[in-house]
Amino acid sequence: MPRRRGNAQQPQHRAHLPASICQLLRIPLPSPPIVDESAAISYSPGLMSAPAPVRVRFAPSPTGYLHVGGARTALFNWLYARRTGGTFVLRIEDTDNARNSQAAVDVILSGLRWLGLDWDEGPLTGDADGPVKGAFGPYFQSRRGEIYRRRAEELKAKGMAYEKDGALFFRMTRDPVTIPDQVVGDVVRPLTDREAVDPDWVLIRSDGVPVFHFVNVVDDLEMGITHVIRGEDHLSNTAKHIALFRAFGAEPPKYAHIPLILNLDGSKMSKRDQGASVQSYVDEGYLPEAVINYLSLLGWSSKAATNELFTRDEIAPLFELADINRSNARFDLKKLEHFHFEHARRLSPERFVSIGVEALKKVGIETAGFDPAYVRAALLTAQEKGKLFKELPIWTDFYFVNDDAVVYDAEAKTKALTPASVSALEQLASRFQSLPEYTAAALEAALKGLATELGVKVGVLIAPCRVGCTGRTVGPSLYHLLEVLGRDRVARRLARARTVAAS
RNA sequence: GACCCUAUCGUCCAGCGGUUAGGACACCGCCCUUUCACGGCGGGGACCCGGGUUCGAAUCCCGGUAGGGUCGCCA
Repeated sequence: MPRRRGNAQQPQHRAHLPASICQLLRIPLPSPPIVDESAAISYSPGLMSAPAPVRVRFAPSPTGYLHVGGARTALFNWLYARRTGGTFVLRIEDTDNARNSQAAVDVILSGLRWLGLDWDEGPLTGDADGPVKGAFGPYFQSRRGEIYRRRAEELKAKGMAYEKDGALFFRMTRDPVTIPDQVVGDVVRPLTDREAVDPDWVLIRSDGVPVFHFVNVVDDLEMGITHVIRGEDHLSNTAKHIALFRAFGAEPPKYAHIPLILNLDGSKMSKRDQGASVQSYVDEGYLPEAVINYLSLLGWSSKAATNELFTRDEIAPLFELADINRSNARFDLKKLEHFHFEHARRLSPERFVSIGVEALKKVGIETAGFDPAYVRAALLTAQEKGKLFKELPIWTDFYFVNDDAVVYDAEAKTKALTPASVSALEQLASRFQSLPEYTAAALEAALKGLATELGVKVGVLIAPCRVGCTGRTVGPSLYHLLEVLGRDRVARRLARARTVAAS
């Protein structure tokens, strides 16, 4: 008997309302005092046989940073929406007013934008009262108070909620709740011993602020969310959510709880941990496509694909909830770096150069004063060298300094720029100077020819030449970098190197 | 403490009753290149433990152990 992969069976619990009604309405029938507001809710019997269009959401709380786990949750939701032609909603869970700020929301929006995870509905800016797209707003929970109050009244009217100590309590079911999960299958969640003492829980605090479980369910309900794809840390709580949906007479959405992302040592990843914040990838010079690629493979793998290198648009059509893993994954920076390298080498020259120029600018290397063709050629000699854009300067900085300002690495200098190399430097300079064509091939032939004539190993010539022109013992292919540097620059650098070597 | 989820190389995944247990990253060696890389070839490295079921278990069941999660007038 194969293991259950969840979606094989239907939820067992469509209680309270005849299935046909639930099916037909999709969204629960508003009970008495309920408003209409359903700009986008359509009761179209003619469409009832068609599967409901998928509506998923990412609902982050503005904590000041975008966690990789959150980013992956957003990614999975995005992928599922794209794969099904559904709608990806962004909703800001800022109920806890005290610690929310527009800046904290901006961090989330810019992080998602950097990753390329565009949302179909939601805020356009971090301003809770700012512009939005979509007909199910407001998309900031802090602006949905009226809706929560109305839903609270509904529950009270139904006898499902009662006031005590100034707070509003929900009459939680005492029975075990079955959570049909698309990833782990049916999960039966009985009350824990502590819950059994008093199963009811708070919907609205005595200060009037509604709690997470309540607003989360109300919003999913009001926004017509069909699939809830979220972290496994919410699995147990889903019993509360399902109970609430039922109290509203509504069919809960389908659930898919995805495993968590842990540190390499298996501990929980928190704000300070390496790689926890999406912003750190921006700062380190990672390509967003690399981060997307890596994250997509953490907890998911395609049965259809034969390789691991994808762009998000390539993943989307392959993305099935049934292919999501059940066990937590550990975050391995090394593998992310590998994906970055693979994506970086596939970058178009134009894009590689423009990102490279920015990376250099970040550390104070200005390329604007150089011929664009030179800048381009220079950077492209390093496209398959370093792993991160952060490292680009150590491969290419020498291209952008004056010929008399090349900085010689101390060790390289004592090794390669010695009196013994003076003659080599002079003869090389002379050979290069007389070359009719200043190309990598010609330069290589000239250098190797000279080595043969002199009866020395090419390394004897290469080392002083490289150090003289770049200041380092490692770098891009020597002949190519010489070609890019060009006749004049090389001549000046070799001359200076000769002088330095002689002293 | 109670409840829930999970368990294959160091890491991420494949495997869904019969495989020499496969791939990727990382690691080691060799080749290429007299730079560093890339690339090529090769290597070491895993089914958490114990019981069942079965002719046969990494795969199914039970128990244990371990890791993670939840049990808030946090989200």
